[in-house]
Amino acid sequence: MDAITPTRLGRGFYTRDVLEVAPDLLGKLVILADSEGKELRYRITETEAYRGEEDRACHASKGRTSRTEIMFHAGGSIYVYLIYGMYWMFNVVSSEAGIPQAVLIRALEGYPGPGKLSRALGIDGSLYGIDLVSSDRIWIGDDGNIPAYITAPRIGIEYAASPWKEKDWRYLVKNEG
DNA sequence: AACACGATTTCG
DNA sequence: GAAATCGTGTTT
Repeated sequence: MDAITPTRLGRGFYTRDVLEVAPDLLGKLVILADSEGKELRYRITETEAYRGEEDRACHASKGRTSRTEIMFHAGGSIYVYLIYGMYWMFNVVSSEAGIPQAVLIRALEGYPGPGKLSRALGIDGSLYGIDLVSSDRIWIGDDGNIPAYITAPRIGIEYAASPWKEKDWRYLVKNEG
């Protein structure tokens, strides 16, 4: 069994609409080095789409601020923020510049839960704004895995108005999560 | 300067 | 069901 060398996702993958990027990230590999420099790979099994200023569940619906700034840039950068004072949420920016969108990585194979996966991988605020297309610290690879998936409403956004809180913009690999 | 709250997790 | 815990946006 030869191990397949993953190909790094390029700019074009990320600059599409978040409703295409979020499901397409399922099965892809988050690749980074651990504290000893060893390369680690984690397969994405669950994502959620946050789509523009009109999406009341998206942080960018509050407008352009120091926190949401990166979402207004072209896709491919990392958006991370601290929630409840203790958990870092790992997001991937999508779309063209000027259209704020991001994909929340909700689960990796073996690491269900956005807060738990960040803790396991050591993801924190220092990753804010890092470009996944050019960074040598963290990137996303494709090894040809294209899993079947299901959709569902997003979690933890009850505060958002309709129709946004009812959108089926959560994507889960079938038989996982 | 003070306040309210959250794209979660864990414990009781 | 409720606490933990703090950066960010909003109000004073």
